[in-house]
Amino acid sequence: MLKLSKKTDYAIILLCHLGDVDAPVSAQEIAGNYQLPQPMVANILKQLGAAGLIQSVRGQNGGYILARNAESISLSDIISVTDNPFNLVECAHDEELCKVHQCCPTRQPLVSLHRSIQRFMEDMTLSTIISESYFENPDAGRTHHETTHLS
Amino acid sequence: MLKLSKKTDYAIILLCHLGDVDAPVSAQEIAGNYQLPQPMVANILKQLGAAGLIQSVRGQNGGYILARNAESISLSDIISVTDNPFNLVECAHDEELCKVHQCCPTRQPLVSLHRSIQRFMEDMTLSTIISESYFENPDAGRTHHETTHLS
DNA sequence: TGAAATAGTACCAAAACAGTACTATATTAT
DNA sequence: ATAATATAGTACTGTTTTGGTACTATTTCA
Repeated sequence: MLKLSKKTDYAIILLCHLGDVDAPVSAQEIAGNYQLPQPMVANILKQLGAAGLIQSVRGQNGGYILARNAESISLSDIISVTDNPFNLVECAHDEELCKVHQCCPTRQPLVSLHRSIQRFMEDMTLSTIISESYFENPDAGRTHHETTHLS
Repeated sequence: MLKLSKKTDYAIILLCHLGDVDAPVSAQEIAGNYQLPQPMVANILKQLGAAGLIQSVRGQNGGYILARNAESISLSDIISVTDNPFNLVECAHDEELCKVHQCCPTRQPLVSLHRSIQRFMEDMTLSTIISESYFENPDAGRTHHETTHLS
């Protein structure tokens, strides 16, 4: 349906939080802070850890910290972990077909779209996300639904 | 999973075909031509017809033709029919949350991505798609998997 | 009047998604 | 030591979406 999964959505939130704190933060802490389901958060953090984006600190007072600095983590990196590597059109659908018939006309233009999205996601780093979110939301207590609404 | 549905993928193929022919083309004809499941194709054409992108000609020798010229049909139009209107992040996920807590940090940057994709899809018209596909594939009989690969 | 086409739905199986649960292990505070 | 609090790893499940089919009705042409 051409939308991000909740997992990815959550992952970005989690990483933004980690990018903002120095000490290790636990799954429980984050889940509580953002009202997200704790087991879900824990699982995503495990995945992000396994993928090397964050580092775990086990034991009491443990938690997670960013494994690299926020500049070097891109949206593309995140999505690769939580949503599989991005593929707008799995050209699988005509790998077979192409051999038999004329190539389907979608390929070239959709590849363009794919690349443009891909580039955007690579350029969009965690630090960018964090700073933009701060810009939009300097006051944590206020709501601002009016400002930005999707289609 | 951030990828186009088969329905959309098919729809683009169908429309490209219609954009290339003047006489009405039947569902069966297209399905046969591209080796796509006939009932699927028929259903998509019905949807595209109901949405006003194509016009139907009933009866024997009937079929479909474009309802508008290919310049005025955008990728965004197509996706709206076959994939619902595009929404990268259904900000539903935090409509509630935002009221209670600090706004989640994902909103602003993801809205940027959303808009950039949206614009791309609006600018990408059917005629562009057709001409680009011709550029890549002047000879219908040849394969060229080597040229463009995703991811 | 029969063949070939669309119109409009309703239906179904398989896959993906969102979320939960459980067992094992590590670390720290007491 | 040991209890408490973490992560590690993985398996499971209910719901939704997707991909695809089927059926009945209607229109048009030969």
